[in-house]
Amino acid sequence: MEGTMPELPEVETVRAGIADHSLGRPVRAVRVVDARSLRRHLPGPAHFETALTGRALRGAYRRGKYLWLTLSEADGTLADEALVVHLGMSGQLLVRDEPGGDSGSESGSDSGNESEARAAFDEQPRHLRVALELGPVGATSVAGATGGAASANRANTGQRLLFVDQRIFGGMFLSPLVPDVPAAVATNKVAPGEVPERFLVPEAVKHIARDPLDEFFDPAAVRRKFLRTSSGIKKVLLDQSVISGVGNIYADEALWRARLHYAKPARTLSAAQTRELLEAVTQVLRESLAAGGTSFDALYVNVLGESGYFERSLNAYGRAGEPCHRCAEAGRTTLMVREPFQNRSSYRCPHCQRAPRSR
DNA sequence: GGGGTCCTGGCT
DNA sequence: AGCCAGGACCCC
Repeated sequence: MEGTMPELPEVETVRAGIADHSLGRPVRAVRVVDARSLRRHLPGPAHFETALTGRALRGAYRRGKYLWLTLSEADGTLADEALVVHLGMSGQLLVRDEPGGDSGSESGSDSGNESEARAAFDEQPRHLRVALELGPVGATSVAGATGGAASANRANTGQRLLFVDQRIFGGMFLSPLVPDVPAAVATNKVAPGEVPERFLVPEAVKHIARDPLDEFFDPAAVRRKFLRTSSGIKKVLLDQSVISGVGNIYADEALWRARLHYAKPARTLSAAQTRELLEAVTQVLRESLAAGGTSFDALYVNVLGESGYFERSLNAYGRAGEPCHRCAEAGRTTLMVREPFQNRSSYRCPHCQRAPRSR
């Protein structure tokens, strides 16, 4: 099975990897291989190229499954727009270092290895859609670079940041940064003109709620939204403006853990049920981030965003016809069922997750 | 609450 | 040859 879906944990791994390896690097050139991946960049691919070229990667941020890179102008100031990346369901970001620099302790300048490294660097992966040619760290003045620069030993050579996407549900685009100061700190009066970079968000991402791993995640706000809707709980869990970072797989896992049926109206969840559900979501995401935690370092020359999927121990998703783990624990055999839901699949235990009483 | 659209390739 | 998955966003 090729191409696992990038979920929040994969996107976070990619974010951290770029933060470690690519910040501070100027964009020397942009190669648009397939303009469909820039569908959401309304000014068009040519504008995307020229707008990005000459700016440097500055900071790497994430909200839910959206990733964005802030940019430095040539004079080191923060650019007023950021590069937004969404991996969709088959996207990857691959980072490749240009060979030739002082590669750390490597002494033998074996020309065979050198040309192999060059070939690997030049190889064009299948489904490559956009390539960013990055220069060495600090090749132009990027005095304002924040958030950790690229690892020192590789920082002297160029690098390629490749956007690969088989199904083109993902994409890249530029979006203006707007302030989004969490309510919890808003009272500490952030000066209007001087909003810290971490409280800026691309306009296109502003409607996305903070995810459960975000330090400013607001469970009370989620609860309020639950109470205001008539939708079933799974639909609400998948609504990125209510709570972000939860896809079809983790929704089923969290609902299984919280013993809730996907069609139970969100507003009928008790406060305790809501708390348990949000705890389940948080746990699922956190465990997956830890388990899928193949480090960016191990992967970044090859494949990113493909970590750990098979390792994940799933209790619900994809387990139709298999015994419910919790029922088995209780000495009971209940077979998990698959049901169509919003043109896709829902998996649940018919015993633990009973249908809500119809009204 | 429902449905459609984007897209590819693996499956029947 | 046709179906279908999936995230985000669109419309009614």
